[in-house]
Amino acid sequence: MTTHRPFHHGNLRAVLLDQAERTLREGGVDALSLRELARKAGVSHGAPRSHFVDRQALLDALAERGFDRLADEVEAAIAADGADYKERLRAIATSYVHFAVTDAALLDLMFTAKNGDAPGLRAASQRLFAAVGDLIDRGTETGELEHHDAHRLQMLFAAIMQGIASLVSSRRISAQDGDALIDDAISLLVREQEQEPDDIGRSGSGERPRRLAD
Amino acid sequence: MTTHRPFHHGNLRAVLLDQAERTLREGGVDALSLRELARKAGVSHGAPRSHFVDRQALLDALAERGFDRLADEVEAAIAADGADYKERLRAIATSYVHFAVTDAALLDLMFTAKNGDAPGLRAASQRLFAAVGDLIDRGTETGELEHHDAHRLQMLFAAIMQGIASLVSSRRISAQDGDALIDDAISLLVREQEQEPDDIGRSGSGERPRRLAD
DNA sequence: CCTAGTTTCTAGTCAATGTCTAGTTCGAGG
DNA sequence: CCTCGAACTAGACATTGACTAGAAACTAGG
Repeated sequence: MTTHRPFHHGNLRAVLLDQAERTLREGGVDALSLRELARKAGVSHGAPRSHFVDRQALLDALAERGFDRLADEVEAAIAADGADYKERLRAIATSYVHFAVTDAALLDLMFTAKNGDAPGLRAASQRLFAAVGDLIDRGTETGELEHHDAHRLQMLFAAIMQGIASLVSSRRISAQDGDALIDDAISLLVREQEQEPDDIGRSGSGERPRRLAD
Repeated sequence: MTTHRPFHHGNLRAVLLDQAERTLREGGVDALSLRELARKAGVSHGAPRSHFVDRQALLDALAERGFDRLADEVEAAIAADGADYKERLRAIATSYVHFAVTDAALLDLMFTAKNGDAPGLRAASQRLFAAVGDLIDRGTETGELEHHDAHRLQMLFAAIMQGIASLVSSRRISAQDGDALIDDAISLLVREQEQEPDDIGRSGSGERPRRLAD
């Protein structure tokens, strides 16, 4: 067995991040300590510094990872076929809120006021919002969504998800209330399709939305 | 001048909180240190402990204060007369987002995952949501809002505000985008009143909502 | 007025942490 | 083989949160 500690860990950065994610989930941000992580990884207390200049750099990396993971889930939910548009929206929102429940502290980290400086973090978050935005765009193009302004609709949807996630994450409302709110929000946004079949094909041109204010 | 330090500060708790709020606004949560606050207040490093058992207790107190202040603003916006319902909603949402911009770190503190335990904090936050809820209720009663479920509409509105505030606070979207989103959201929620005058009086009974999906 | 009790504050101490520096080990490329 | 840089060790330092014992000041009851 090569159980002897090699000088070079070789995998330290990933190990630290994995452990940090677990600690974050169990004990919150305050439970995160570079030295403690080093101890658990079996390296000296200064070792993490080779991979994270700062404690903040670790937190940024965790947030970036969070965005990546969430973006993955959202993209998967979008790609899932065999589901109608409304179901797909609900799938996104649900995975979003689920993420907020199981990784509340991480979500806090992702949307805390003090970051936004790290370049990688911005990129990762933009990937998430781009994915959401694409689905919204697809909806406006097929006429399933009202569109006064596609970009603003993207932001509105993102804001609603983030809001529900935030309230659930801070335990201001329960998880099932969160689910109910998702349904309400989607019902509010998605044009009801009790219209005649040919009415669907008719949309897509730049007509005036039907039920949204101006 | 009674400039001599009395042994008893007499006002320490309030002074600490004020200074903490300022520090929070300028440097974020990480800049908050009990010892530093004590120094600035001219007391010994152990003095704050008489008023806050914990650093977390200070953060909780700050969050509670934040909820109180925000609730005050919201209640004021509601009480303002001479404004129609839609304007009043917009006033609330705007003060909410404004709060998120000027006190981003404080908002984080208010909606972080790890609190919710402190009793005073819960009470203060419930005061805020009660205020918002009242206005929503008023809207459903006069028929200006669709109402499948008043309580869920309250939560939905709260979630939307919180979501916009969160995105603005984390600088994911700009402040003017936030304003635009407020308008969009309100337009989405408020029933357009291009209906005939007598149509307004007709609402209020338990009729089926018109444009919301069941 | 005086005195006992309680709150507020002081001062000293301790372990833990983030950060810095100098030096060591390892691996890859010339 | 040699050199150079990245990864890691080990020691140090200042700062912080938390705990303790005790002094100072306010409060209330006699």
